[in-house]
Amino acid sequence: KIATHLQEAIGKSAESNALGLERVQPAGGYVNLTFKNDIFQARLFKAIQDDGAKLGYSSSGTGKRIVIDYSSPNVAKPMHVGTLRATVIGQAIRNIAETQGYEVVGLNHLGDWGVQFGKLAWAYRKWGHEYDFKGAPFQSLFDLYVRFHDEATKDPALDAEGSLVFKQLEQGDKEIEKIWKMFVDITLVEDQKLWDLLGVKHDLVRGESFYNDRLKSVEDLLEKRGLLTASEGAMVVHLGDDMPPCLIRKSDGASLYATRDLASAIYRKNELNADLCLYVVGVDQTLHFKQVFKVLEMAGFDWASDCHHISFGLYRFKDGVKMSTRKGNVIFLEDILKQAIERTAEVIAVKNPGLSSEERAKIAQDVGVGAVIFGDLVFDRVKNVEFDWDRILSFEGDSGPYVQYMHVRCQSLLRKFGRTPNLSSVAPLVEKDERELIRLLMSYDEILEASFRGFKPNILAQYLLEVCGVFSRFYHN
RNA sequence: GCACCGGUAGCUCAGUUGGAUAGAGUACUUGACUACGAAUCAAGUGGUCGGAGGUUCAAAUCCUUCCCGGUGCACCA
Repeated sequence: KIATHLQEAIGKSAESNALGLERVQPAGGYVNLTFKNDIFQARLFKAIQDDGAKLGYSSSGTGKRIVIDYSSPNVAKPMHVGTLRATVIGQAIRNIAETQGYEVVGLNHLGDWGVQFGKLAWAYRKWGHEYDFKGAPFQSLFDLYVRFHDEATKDPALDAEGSLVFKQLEQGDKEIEKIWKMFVDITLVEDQKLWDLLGVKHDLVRGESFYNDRLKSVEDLLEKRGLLTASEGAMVVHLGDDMPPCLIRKSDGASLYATRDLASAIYRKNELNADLCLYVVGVDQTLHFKQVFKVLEMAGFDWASDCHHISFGLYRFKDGVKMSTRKGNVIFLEDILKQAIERTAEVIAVKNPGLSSEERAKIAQDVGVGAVIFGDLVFDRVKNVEFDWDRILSFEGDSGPYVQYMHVRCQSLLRKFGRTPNLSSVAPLVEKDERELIRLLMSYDEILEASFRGFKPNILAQYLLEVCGVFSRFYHN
């Protein structure tokens, strides 16, 4: 029934675009859906489930499956340098895991639920017409977000209005839900631009709202296991002396961050069939994940030990100030990438003035973005990163452009050679540099494995720098 | 206060899970573009691996303790 319905929808191009669907294939008792992109999956899947169908995320792989969570920031908030780390490190671990035979599901645990969306919806209905939501939807959304917070500091009554609208949203008010969905879509379209630029790809968007109707069963389960206790009006799980209790339900009855993450973990295990769950989230969330994993363990899930918090250090300014969207001292990812590309274009204009403007733009993008990504991956992820334009945009020495430069040199050599090298007739290795280079190249598999084992992309990045250095010596001698 | 994470060259950082004389980049000093592309290479200066004990044939790495920095510690996510 669903397949027929979807196939009809796909026939009408307008509707097909809205669904993001490319193909519908009934297969026995199942229906295979192929999507053009991830954006609309979550919503459509939800609709299908409401229709009573069971949903599985499957593929043809035979290896073990890892679900990696590397999320974008909240709806209506622009990506900043901090979110750069989660996505870039997550994508790198994903790529490395795939070399180890794992099948990977990249998950975007989008922050799409909470009182702030009531506030935003309220602001949209009040001031929305003053903004250009058609021409610059995301900018308008963010401006609205900032404006609401400004006005709310002057008039605290607005916060109450926002909370009221959120309550209506929670109760299923269709009109507000429509506005909320629009916010989500606007944000995902905006985020997608930067993911494309960074080469970051998610398989599924599972926002916090996805778990709304699963929270009750989490509570029931904890209740059944006898873990839930009332404390100061709230419901908590006590975890022992070395950790504060984990809050499951607020005294006003609302659920919390941890409740959602519990539901999410169970979903990843049971429905996405994860053998390993990785959460690529900042180090400031360490206690939270320790608590969530502990609750899972106490609830009798032996797979709790397969859940890992892949923490990373935070960006901070030179004076040690932490970045914060609210305080406005934050640097947007878009600006960093833009600056990196611009600076690269300037370097190219000086070093290689003969290039056409298209070639220059292409190379500036590859090199500029590569520099930012490599700069983020080359150091141990647990360390804090001091934000410094000069460091991030430095293209000399141990950097992404250095690795790219050496790659280009190799390609150039092969091109000039003009033939496919005969790998079966290997000349004796006499030079010291030759032997060292070959030895190093032969340790590649070992390095990949070590990099995966510690979930440390920097092991691979450091190795690449070493290979480039040794190759360069060999190449010049 | 308690817990967790960091401290390695002037600066930014590696050090593959205990192994040989602790390594890169950057900065500074010098040299190499008429021969495979100088976003490069070569050479030099620069270290009591935060301090002190301990385990070991062997410690930047493990243990104890102290100092400094960061993060977190119940109804935000």
